[in-house]
Amino acid sequence: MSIKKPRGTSDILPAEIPAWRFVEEVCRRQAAIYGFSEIRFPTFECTELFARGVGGTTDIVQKEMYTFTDKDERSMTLRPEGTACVCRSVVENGLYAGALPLKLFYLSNFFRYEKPQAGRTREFFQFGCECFGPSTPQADAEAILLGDSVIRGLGIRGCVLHLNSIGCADCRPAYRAALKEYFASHYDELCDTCRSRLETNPLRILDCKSPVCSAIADGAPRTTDHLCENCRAHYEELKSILAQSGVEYVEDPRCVRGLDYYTGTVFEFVHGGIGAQAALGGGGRYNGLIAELGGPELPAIGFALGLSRLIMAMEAEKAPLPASGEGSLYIAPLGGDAVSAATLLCQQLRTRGVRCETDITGRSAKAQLKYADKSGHTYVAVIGTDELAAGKCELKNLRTGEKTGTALDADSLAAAVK
RNA sequence: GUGGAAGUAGCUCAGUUGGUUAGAGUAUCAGGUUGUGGCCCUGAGGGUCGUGGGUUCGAGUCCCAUCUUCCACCCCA
Repeated sequence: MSIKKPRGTSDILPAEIPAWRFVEEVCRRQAAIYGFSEIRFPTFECTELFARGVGGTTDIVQKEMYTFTDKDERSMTLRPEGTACVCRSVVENGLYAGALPLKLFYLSNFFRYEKPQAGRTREFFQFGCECFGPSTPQADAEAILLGDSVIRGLGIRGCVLHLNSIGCADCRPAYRAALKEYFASHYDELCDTCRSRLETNPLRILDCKSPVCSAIADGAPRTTDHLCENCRAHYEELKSILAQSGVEYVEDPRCVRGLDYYTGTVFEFVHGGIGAQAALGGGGRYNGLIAELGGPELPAIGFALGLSRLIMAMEAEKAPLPASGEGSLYIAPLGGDAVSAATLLCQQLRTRGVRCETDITGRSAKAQLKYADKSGHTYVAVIGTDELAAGKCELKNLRTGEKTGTALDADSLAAAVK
């Protein structure tokens, strides 16, 4: 019986690598352009980091974490998301004492024990950005613009930015109370999960997908009507910066977010062509998290994009990948002396930086030509006793079929292939 | 965690009310052409029919369980 990969994981095969490389390159390039530096953190952390950072009422902490006990009886957890990890590192390494704003990004894999579905796996990859220091709407706008530039840089057009503000520590309690009162008056109609949310996290009832709860939520008090003066002004300013920057958005009072650490601005990049898991990414402000993890009061905003969802959106829109453009050569020797000559020539071309292969199987010319074509080479040179004697060969372009004569030495071939 | 659909060759799939040695296309390899890929022709290799039970004289086919995949709920990137 063969061994299979764990449920909800995926192999990224050679044919898919160009798309992944392209997405990663665009993420890194845009992050650099916006002044973000890369950070890397452990694959597993102390379980308490997520229990405190992500929040005990979230589904992530309650039922989706890969938690295990190590040999010292300490509880460890495979990272289910990045923001808590980055914050821990910022606090532990005192990065907040350096220049502010502190702008960090990561490209990492994360783990959640969920039921696999289109756009959702148990191991997944995110590009995340976090900006620490400023609490200004300009910082929010910068984060959103960075996310938007990555999505657009990939050629994805059909993505809509959903925007909302869920209020700060000052105004959220009052809003929470208003929501609780409203939903309590509809208690008998709510679904079971929403009844329990009423106590734990009434905000989450707002994006319940059940038709009944959804209809009730339509009449619920809106976050944006209950914002304090600071939050309201902040939200208005953010909207005006986005409008000025040419970023289209829709205000979505139902956009709340499932992680406990969010305060104020929240947003999501939603795409219609990738199935039910429609968010390419999302994020928001989390001004209390650094302090919660033992650091100073340090405002922050961040977001993350799902890499496989970005690729799915590109595929749905048939967004093209950039062409490589580098020429390459396959040398097909025909037995005897030609094999050792081809091996030497191949090595000389490789030291000149040319992608080059020759036969290592001993098979026929026909089979070699077939391989050269299928493995993506642009040129092929067949070398037998005639070519060796003459010191010349024909270079065949596998795309066009045209042949050109070339001297049989590494410099000439390298020049011709480039 | 809940629900729906599906698992037969590397891939895409046929397979009759349950009946001999499970097929096709495609891909791979070889030959037709000791020296020029894509088209054509011929041949070869490749299967515990997801797994385990059950019913039966007999199971790819029917029943149960289980695993996996896909889709949705939930949740999130």
